[in-house]
Amino acid sequence: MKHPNCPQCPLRRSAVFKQADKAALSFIQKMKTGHQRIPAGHEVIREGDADPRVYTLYSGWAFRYKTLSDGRRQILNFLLPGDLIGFQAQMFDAAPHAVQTLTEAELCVMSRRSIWSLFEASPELAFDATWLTAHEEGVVDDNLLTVGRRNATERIAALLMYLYRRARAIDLLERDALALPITQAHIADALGLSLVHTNKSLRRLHRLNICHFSHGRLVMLDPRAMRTMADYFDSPIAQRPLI
Amino acid sequence: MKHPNCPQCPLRRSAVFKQADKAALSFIQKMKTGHQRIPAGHEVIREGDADPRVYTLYSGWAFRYKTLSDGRRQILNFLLPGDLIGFQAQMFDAAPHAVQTLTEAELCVMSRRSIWSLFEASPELAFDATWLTAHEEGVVDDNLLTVGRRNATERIAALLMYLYRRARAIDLLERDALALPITQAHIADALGLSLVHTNKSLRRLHRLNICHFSHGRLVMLDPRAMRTMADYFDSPIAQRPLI
DNA sequence: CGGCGGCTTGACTAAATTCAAATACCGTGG
DNA sequence: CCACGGTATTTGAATTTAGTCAAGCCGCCG
Repeated sequence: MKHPNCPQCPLRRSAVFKQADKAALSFIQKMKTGHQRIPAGHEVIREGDADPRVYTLYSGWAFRYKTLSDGRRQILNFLLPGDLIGFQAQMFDAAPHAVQTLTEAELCVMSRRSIWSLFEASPELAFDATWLTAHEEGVVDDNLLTVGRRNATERIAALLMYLYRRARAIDLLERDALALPITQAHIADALGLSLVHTNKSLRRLHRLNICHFSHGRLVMLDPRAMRTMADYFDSPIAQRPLI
Repeated sequence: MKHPNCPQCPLRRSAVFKQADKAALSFIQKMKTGHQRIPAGHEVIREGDADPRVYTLYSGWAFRYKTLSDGRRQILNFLLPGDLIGFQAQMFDAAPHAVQTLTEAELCVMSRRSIWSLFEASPELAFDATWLTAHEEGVVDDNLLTVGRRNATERIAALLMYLYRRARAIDLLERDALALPITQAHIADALGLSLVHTNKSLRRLHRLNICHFSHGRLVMLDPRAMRTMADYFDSPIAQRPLI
């Protein structure tokens, strides 16, 4: 597939992404070796993969997850356009988690050695990559707080709030609704809940006119109640680097 | 307090830590601006602290945590000698989590701008710092899997197994026992359980002759059963950088 | 000795899971 | 257009797990 033109990348038009200077852009361009289209529901990285590639999600949704040997699955985080995929994995012997697409997705593929060259050639970009790693860690910290200390309804409110804000930041809203390409099973697996209980809690949020999610559409009916319910702190979404 | 001598640091004698070359060592030495001793049970970093410092834990135990506004606390991870403290926080506006000591602890204090200088001056050390960040993220991923998808006994087994292995890696065992400076309340807060239920599960593990933890002493009675119970994967502990 | 923090236990309650079954939605092929 | 099959959602009931409340105990320190 044709190489994308990084300096012209439409993602960069979004205000969430930090401006990159000429040098950085040309370096990023050099790191990219291809562009890949993956259908919905496919694995981008398998748990345990040796030497997996590094990608940037260009379009579509995906998620990171881990499984226990008896099949129980825990979703660690959801991935949206602009997210780096497989960067942590590249630093170790094998991928510590799997990544699967939720929708058809386009990926920018990085050359295998680009990680190291990043550190050698560009302190700024190395810093950016580290920033993204630290940021991802922060998100998982938040999720751990959610799963460990919030009850079912609070968990759902916190997760939906988070996804809503992330999607809004990259202009993925249509009016007041959001097309969330996930099922209730994904919500359950992200929050450490059973599918049935997830459904019941979701219905409760709907009954209370707080939010409505079904068939992949999320509508925030009462954002304020949502925030209260989730004990959600509005850390202003920082500008993030795009590599 | 007297500056420590990094090249002679006794921590570096442990086989878990990667060899650092002369240049790296001297740079690390330059970054260190002091050495600090903190009593047990004190906060090193408070949630929300603006511009917190970066430290390396030199001796003692600590833990990272977050709280909800009504006081519910979630421990994110435990910190042992060699761990970086506050590195992620330094990259953002404010510390996203707090850090508290479990024992008296000694900290190597880094100069405030050292993070950035690291990236500028030494690709190797920058890579190491990123590696540590990515590694920490991996641990939180594991914890999220534990809290989200394991039941109470499995959670406890997984946590104790993890702490045991970490402590062993830096030669903190005394015979087959480990001095774990935590209370059952810490275990509960790390695993998203109530104190009472934690106690009951711990007693069950003891009754089954799998492990025994009380008064800060952990004895592994049946490591194999422990592993099975926790569905624990023995990823060989990699050599890690020490900054 | 008294007090305090941490551990232990039992009884009760609440939350979440499991099981089971019905219903709605969506794309395919007749 | 409708029937069909598969996936996703919804609901109720029974069960299990974990949380809450309350009290007693243990060990240590002043």
